This record gives sequence, structure tokens and C-alpha cells, in this order.
Amino acid sequence: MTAKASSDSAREIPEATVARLPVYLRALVTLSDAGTETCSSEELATAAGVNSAKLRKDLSYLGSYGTRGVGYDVDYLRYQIAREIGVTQDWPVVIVGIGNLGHALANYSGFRSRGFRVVALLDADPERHQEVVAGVDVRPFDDLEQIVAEQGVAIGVIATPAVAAQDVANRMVAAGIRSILNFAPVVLAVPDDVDVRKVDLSIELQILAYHEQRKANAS
Amino acid sequence: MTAKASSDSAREIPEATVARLPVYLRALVTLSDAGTETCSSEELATAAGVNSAKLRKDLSYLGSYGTRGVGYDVDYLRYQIAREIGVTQDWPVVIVGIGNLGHALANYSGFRSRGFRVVALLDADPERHQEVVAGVDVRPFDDLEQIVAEQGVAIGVIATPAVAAQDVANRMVAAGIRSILNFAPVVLAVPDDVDVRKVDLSIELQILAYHEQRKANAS
DNA sequence: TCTGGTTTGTTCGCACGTTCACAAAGTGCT
DNA sequence: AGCACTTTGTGAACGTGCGAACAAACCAGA
Repeated sequence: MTAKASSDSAREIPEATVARLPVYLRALVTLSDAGTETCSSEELATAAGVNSAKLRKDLSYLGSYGTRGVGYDVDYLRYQIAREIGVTQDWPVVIVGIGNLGHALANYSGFRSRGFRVVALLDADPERHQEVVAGVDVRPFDDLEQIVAEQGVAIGVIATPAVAAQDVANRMVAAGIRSILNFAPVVLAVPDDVDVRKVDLSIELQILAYHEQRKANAS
Repeated sequence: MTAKASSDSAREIPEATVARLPVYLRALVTLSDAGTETCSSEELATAAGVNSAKLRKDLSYLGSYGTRGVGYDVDYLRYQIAREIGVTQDWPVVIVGIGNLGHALANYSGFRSRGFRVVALLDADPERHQEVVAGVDVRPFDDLEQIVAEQGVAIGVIATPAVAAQDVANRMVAAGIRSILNFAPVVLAVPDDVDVRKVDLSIELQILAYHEQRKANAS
């Protein structure tokens, strides 16, 4: 952060706020689809499941897009948040590992509708290379570098078994991918300039189990 | 929290720590499988991808399970964490919505190995009721109440489309489920005593996109 | 134009989470 | 036993995030 960014929206947005922006965006899309033109911070906060003060503070990091005494213009705010997140542009994505989870991800409509385009499905297993999933055919993992270079892929999704995940990550990084979404239950080691986000299904269940156990003990 | 809990491990564990305990547990299992009997906080922290000071502070909430000058006994610590989380006991789970994601979840081996037992797969679509997924047959959603009562289900997983999620949640709550893992992209409204954890695949991608966009702008 | 009502944007105090740094407590060698 | 070395557990400083409260800004009606 030594070099001062000078582009239009170069304010420093807290990580906690960034994580909530997609939630606000989703709520705004729902409101827009319902024909709502204007909403207050209170309404939007309720729809997003947060406190209205927190919502206003979050939005204030992006700029002053509301009107006092009135509220926010739904479509305008929606566009501003989408632009800030970056989902107004097209993001080519590769998915590696076409097991059950890979299938689910490839078919997930929530990706395409938010600017993410699955350009390739890769798997190391030759038996899968004949398959066509969600209109994209499965290709050998060794095609990774070529696809990344040709399609300008910046985001990779790992849906392989745990043992393969680190190797896949290494290859992705070497191919130039700097953002990885990891579904494999391992801690990936990557260079500092690579972003990794981890989604672990069993960890979420374990957190629920902890609270459930405490509820049971408290009776 | 008015009544003071008096059971053995009634210390107040911070939420951030609870979220990391499953990560430590996984690292310990890996170490144990590799034949390691003892490890230092530094080693375990590296394996879990966190700072060693944070790890020690986290573990200190559970008790003093280490030995100064030596480190932690892998199997002993593993058991203590598992007990604290609650995965030493059996947790019956129901999954509602057997689409692509529901399939993936039903087949996920990480559940069973951590004390979670999928006792039922439910779907509203009659066409699916003939299927058998992961050794469990798909049953009508209306069987929910009966299954919850008979099997003592405490945790429910929602893998339905967004429009159906709130209805499913309502039925789950009415049936007595107090912990819900929600994969549908909606904010669920539930009573205060019900825990909901949300996993949203597209939100994770959007967060990555935000950072990726900033990297690109900073060049 | 002025007044009353509404809603945003922001300031402030507080609680939570993270990291540093070190005393306390152990091991092993002489 | 005593000493050097290792590692845990924790107190204290620091930074971040949250929520309440309020002033600034806007609309509407007279």
C-alpha cells in the first residue's frame, strides 16, 4: 500500500464491509425485480439481515449515493455496488475437479448471472474427458496453462479431493492465476500475492454442533 | 445467558475461536495419521495456517492441555478439541433439496467421519422419491416432522432453490430443529433461539473478484 | 420562505480480536 | 542439584468492527 491509488474509487474499504456488499447487492436485485424504485436504509438492512447503522456506514465507504430524507435509488445503488465489487465486468473462471461438488458448481446459475463465466472444466481422470457438464466439456488438467493464457482466466476454483488440492494450486499459481476459491479441506500454501478463500462444508456443521451442544448442556 | 452454566467446560469461548477449532482438529488428525505423537504450537499453527500466538490463546480457552518445553500430545489434544466441539457424539442430520448440491452434500465423506450422520434426504419433487443417493433413499418433504421426531434430528441442511428456502426453514423450526446450515442464497428469518449459518458460493467468488479488480487497478 | 418531519452520513464510545513480549514451567545434560 | 534451553500460557498494547446517537441535508406543505 505504498503507492497511493488515484483512481476514482480508491478508498480503503474494510474487509468486513467487502464481505457484506454482495449481500446488499442481492437484496437490491430482489427489490429491483419487485419493481421497487426507492428504499430506505432501514428497509434494505432488514432485507439483508443487518443493522441499519451498519448498512449506512458500509455504503458510506463507497460514496454518498443516498438522499437524506428520501433513501436510496435502488437501481442506481445496485449499479454502484456492482461496479465496486467488479461484477459489471466478465470474469472467466476455471473449475478443477469434476466430482459431485464440481458438477454442482458448474451447474450453479448464480455464477453466470453475476459476471462469472465458467470457461473450462478440468479433471485429471481420463474417464471424465468425454463428459459434457453444463454445456462445457471436461478437459485434461494439463490443458490448464493453455486455457488460462488464452482466456485470460484470473480466478480458479478447486473442487478436488484434499490430496490433490495443493498440486492443483501450485499449477494454478504457476499458470498466472492470482485468486483461488478452495473447496478442498486443506490449508493451501501460496505466495503472498495470491488470494485464497476457503469454503469448508464440514467446518460449518462443526460450528453448528458446538452451539447445539451448548444449548443441550444449558437445559 | 442469565443462568450460569456449571458443567465441566463452561468457559466462554469467543466465536472467532470456535470457528478455528475445526481447523485445528483437522490438522491434528493429519498429524496423528502421519504417526506424529507430539507437536509444538509453532508446528500446529503452520499446519493450520494461523499465527502461533493465536493458536495458543485459542487453546487456552479450552484449558491447559500442553506441556511447557515440550508441546502438545497430538492424540490427547485432538480428543479434547473434538469433545469441546461436540463431534465425539453422533449428530443426525437431514438434507432438504436433492439437486446437484444436495447430491454433493449427501456423498461428502467429510460429514460421516466427523460424527454427522445423514439420516434422511428430502425433496418436494415426487420424481425424485425413487432415487437412492449415497445409500439413503429420497423421501417426500412432508415426512420431515416424523423423521425429526423419530431420529432426534437437531441439525438441518437446506440445499433447495432460493424461493423454497424460507418455507423449508419454517417447517424445520416447527419440527424442532434449532440449527440450520443454509446453502440457498436468501436471508432466512428464524426465531432467536435458532442458529443459522449461511454458505453462499457466489458471494465468495464476488469477494475474490473485488480483490482481483483492485490488483488490476493497482498495476 | 419558513416550519416540521424524515432519512442519511458521521462521530464517538465500547467490545472484540489479534499480536507482541515475557514470566512461568517444563526437559535434559553435567 | 544446578544450569542452559525450550515452549507454553497470559498480560498488555494495538487495531478493527459494531451500534447508538446526532447533526446535516433534503422534501413537503402552508
